[in-house]
Amino acid sequence: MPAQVIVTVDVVLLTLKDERLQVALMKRPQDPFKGELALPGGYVHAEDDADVAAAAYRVLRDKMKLRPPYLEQLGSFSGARRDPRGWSISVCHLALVTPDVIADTHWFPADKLPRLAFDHASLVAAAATRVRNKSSYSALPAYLLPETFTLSELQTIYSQVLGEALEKSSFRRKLRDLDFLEEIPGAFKGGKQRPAQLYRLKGMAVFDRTI
Amino acid sequence: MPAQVIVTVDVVLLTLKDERLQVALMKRPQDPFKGELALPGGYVHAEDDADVAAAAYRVLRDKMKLRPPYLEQLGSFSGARRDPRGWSISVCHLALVTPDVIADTHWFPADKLPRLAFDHASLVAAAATRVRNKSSYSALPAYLLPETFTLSELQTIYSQVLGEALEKSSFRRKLRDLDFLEEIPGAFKGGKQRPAQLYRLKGMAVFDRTI
DNA sequence: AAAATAGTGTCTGTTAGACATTATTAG
DNA sequence: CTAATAATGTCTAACAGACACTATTTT
Repeated sequence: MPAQVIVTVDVVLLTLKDERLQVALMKRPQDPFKGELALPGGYVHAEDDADVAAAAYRVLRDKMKLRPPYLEQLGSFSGARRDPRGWSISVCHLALVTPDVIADTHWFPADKLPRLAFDHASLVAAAATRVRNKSSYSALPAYLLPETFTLSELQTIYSQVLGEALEKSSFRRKLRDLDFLEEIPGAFKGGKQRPAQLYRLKGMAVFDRTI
Repeated sequence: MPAQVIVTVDVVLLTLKDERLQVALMKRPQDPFKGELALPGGYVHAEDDADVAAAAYRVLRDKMKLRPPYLEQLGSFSGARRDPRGWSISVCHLALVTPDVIADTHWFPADKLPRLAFDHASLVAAAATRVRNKSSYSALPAYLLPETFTLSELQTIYSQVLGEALEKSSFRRKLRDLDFLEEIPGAFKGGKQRPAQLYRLKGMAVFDRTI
């Protein structure tokens, strides 16, 4: 039998707030790193969790009181030195939510992090990179919006995630080609001017190029 | 303290043989699944392994007597039912080698697998998908060739991995744009006709779109 | 009508694929 | 010379970015 390994999950919960990607961080209530900022995470519970994704959902439910519309596995971070308690492996997950989910969540800009516990700064960096890459060929950013949205809102989100201006015409052409949106018949969002058609995501809108 | 979790690594070791992706499989010498075919893998050794990638390299060294020129983490597969010994997590890795590494390795077509132990069929499928996706925008297939190769050889490998014919002119244009090859001055591979310039991979030739 | 935003159309420079041509070796 | 493969050049159809234009609402 091999020596004991600590098995945890961590979640990089991201949203778009003030035009930038922001990550949910919590003050650790106990050692190690008591009082420091860290990702929501915890031990895998072999008795309760069907798999590591289920453990990630449980952590978010217990610690953040939410169930994100999008969650995927990012990868595993492991080694002897990342946790003072011993050799550990953290299966890191990436989750996306709208910024209004719970008012009392503490959000921090993913690109200007404070000092974090463990190797959590690396996990956030990896997650932000993944979101940006995947956004260029998928519907991922739509999960940063409510279930229904206008094309203009979606374009704003995309350009904020990608950090570049997008051309309206070619953006819409691309959306039409990729074909992961469906029009909601008769539903419009009336601004102060001409109301805009509302859309929602079709069934499987995020293909995985990785697994 | 949480209940015990079994922590292992598995490696999907792939090569290109007979014009198709093939995976290295071994007969399991002991229970569970004694005698059945499985991926090379094993427990993580907290005492020896710096991280899970190191564990994967160790497994390949011990069980296959090789060190692959390419290895990356694919993802973690977990749950209560995938291993009869209990709740387990396997951090799956993907490795590429030339087909001639060791003669006594048993290769099986990745798309026409025999019955495999555990959930290893899923891991092989995930790895094959990843290789094919990543090949469309990276130098990955070059690791299926020796260190030096001609552009024609590389094109053959790419078209076999991607499963489609490739146009010579645009293939070479793409290689020039992506800029991950370097010409080896004065080195040629003389076929029966005009000899071809030899190339090798530049420094970092595989960018990761995922992590 | 003016203002503002939604949505569509058109033009053009770039590029990927198809194909042709030239280059260099062996026999 | 011919055969065979390497390497480069050219032509064209498709596409993405830039921009203009039309459409629909509020005031």
